[in-house]
Amino acid sequence: MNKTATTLEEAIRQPRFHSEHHKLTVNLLYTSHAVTAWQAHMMKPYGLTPPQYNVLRILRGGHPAAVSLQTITERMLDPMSNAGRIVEKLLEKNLATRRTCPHDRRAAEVGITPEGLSLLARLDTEQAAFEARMLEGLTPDDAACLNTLLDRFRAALNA
Amino acid sequence: MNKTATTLEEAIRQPRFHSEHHKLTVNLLYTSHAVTAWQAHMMKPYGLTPPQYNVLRILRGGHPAAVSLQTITERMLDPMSNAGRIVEKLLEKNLATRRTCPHDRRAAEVGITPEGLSLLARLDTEQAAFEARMLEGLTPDDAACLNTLLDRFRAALNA
DNA sequence: GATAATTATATGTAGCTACATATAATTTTT
DNA sequence: AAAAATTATATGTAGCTACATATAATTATC
Repeated sequence: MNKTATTLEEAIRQPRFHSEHHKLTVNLLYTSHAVTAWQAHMMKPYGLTPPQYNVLRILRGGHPAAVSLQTITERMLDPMSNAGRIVEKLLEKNLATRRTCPHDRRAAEVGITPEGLSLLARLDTEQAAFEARMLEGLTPDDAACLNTLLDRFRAALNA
Repeated sequence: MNKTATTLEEAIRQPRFHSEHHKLTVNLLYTSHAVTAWQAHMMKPYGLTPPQYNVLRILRGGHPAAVSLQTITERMLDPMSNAGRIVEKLLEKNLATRRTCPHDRRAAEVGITPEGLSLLARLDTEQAAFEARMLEGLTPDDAACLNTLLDRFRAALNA
């Protein structure tokens, strides 16, 4: 990673791309890696990984109701990741609770502990600081424009 | 993954985000996962993974000259990935060659085999088909706009 | 009510990322 | 030229993703 590089071409030392569309796929992957790396770095002092943070937020979203693994899977950013194994890590750290659902003994009911809630509260502060920094580089209109274009990009992907 | 979902809100069943900036970080990660999943699916019949494809393209970029592991690392999309281990996989499949550099015996010279070149040629066809489909969803101006905004997003990240 | 189909989760494996640490070759310093 | 610093790569580990397969509980069908 080159911290000072601004354009994609400089960052990965590729002088040109044969189309804006090609550059876009590369740019998207590269930028997303940068975001994940930043998140992981920010969360590390708290002992969380980005997928664990994501699941914890989903648990808080359902709180005080419990959330099944199936529902967690549906709401995760990466639907192929194994929610059960992520939840295990949260259990080890006492950030989540888990029990078999009494009405449907196939299902697991996963909840968030007070420790989980207070950890999230601290991470939210960091996340807000990040968004504030983003605000200086991108206006809300810019962000909205990016969001719309990304939605259309995914639509083209699935077409 | 919900194939029919178009907006991010539907896809991950989150009714709203507290800011466009927050939605943007989530959207970026979600969209990039979708691209990676698509790439992995497309390459699977050829026995390649996305990072292996990325390294193979870097090797072709240097061809006929050999490329050191260090240079590969610099040019990779994900600079933290272990170029040496990716190259090992390519060696096993006879897609790359490798020898110690005679002038600097610390360094490794990695090259691409004819098999690697012809495999890449086939994958390029698939990639082109993908870009053609993208062209119907996004105009070149849209793609250029996205590229510019992503560059500015990364700049804000590093600020 | 027994059989079949479906659903929710669990397990196992290969490959990747992030990161710490190690080793060996080269360059710099003295 | 010997010692120190740097450079290029290797190795080991924890956690994640993708995917195939397994198991157990529930629901549907007959």
